[in-house]
Amino acid sequence: MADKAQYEELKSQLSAVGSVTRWLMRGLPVGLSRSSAAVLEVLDRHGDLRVGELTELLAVDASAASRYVTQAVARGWIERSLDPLDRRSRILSLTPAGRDQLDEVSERLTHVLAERLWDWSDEDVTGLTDLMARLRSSFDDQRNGVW
Amino acid sequence: MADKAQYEELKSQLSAVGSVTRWLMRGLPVGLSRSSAAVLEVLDRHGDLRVGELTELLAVDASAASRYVTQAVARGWIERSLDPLDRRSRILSLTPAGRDQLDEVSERLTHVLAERLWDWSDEDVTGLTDLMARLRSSFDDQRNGVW
DNA sequence: TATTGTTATACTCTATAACTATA
DNA sequence: TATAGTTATAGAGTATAACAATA
Repeated sequence: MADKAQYEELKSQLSAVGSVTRWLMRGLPVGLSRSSAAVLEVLDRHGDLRVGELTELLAVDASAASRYVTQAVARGWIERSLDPLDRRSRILSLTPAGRDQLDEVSERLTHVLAERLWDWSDEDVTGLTDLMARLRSSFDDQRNGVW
Repeated sequence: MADKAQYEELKSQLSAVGSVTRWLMRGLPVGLSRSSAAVLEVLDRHGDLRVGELTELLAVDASAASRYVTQAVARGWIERSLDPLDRRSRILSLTPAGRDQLDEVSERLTHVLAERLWDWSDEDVTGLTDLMARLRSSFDDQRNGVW
């Protein structure tokens, strides 16, 4: 287990990553908001989802997730259909238009990442990716309540 | 150099880290906004700064940085004095009250990180921290313009 | 003229609370 | 009663553009 100074440093670098993300998001095509991009990406990654699952995955309030969904539906990027098993629930799925939009953004983002990280080794890219995934999963359980 | 699929995965995990950060920030003490917390942290880390430097470090628009500063000054957490060398410029520095506030938040954040990452090895915590720092620095140069 | 910083404005993001419909 | 989701509202975050002061 690491010591306090290491956690301080980790916390600080989490902010730094936020700066990178913020910068990346500035390049989204006009008309595509950050939230819609996030919804499309999560749906692509996890397949069809209920609103509650999307809420969990985005780690936002349910009301926020609901509004993101409404926006993405209005743009024609996702479809919101009734869940036959539980009529309170909705099933969200990517439309072809949504997939096109996502593909375009992915293409651009991947390109800029490749450009910026040209001097990174394979191992470092993978290492960072894996550790970030593990970080997320360390926060996945019992994430509710005040800390 | 990594291949496209690896960058896609990296991009996806950047979002996941955003979820973690969002969750962490929800625990800030009432009255302390995310932006103020960021300003205090950067000032602590880098020492006295000019507004332009803060803007760079936070990777936000200058107008946003200016407003964050105004808020933190209003709370008594930072001081905004004139730069004797260039009277257009301002020097920002932490006040004792600002340092107290930061210490309290750091304490809490460090604690929750330690709790969540109890099963991480020293090496993994350090590895993630270093790679995130390197990611940030890979975006530091020529960060302007559209990508 | 260019640079540093601020203000005005508009839009997006986020959480809380109140609500509807279904279980 | 509890749960899934939506809507209303208010506050925080962000970018663009116009501006003032200084270099």
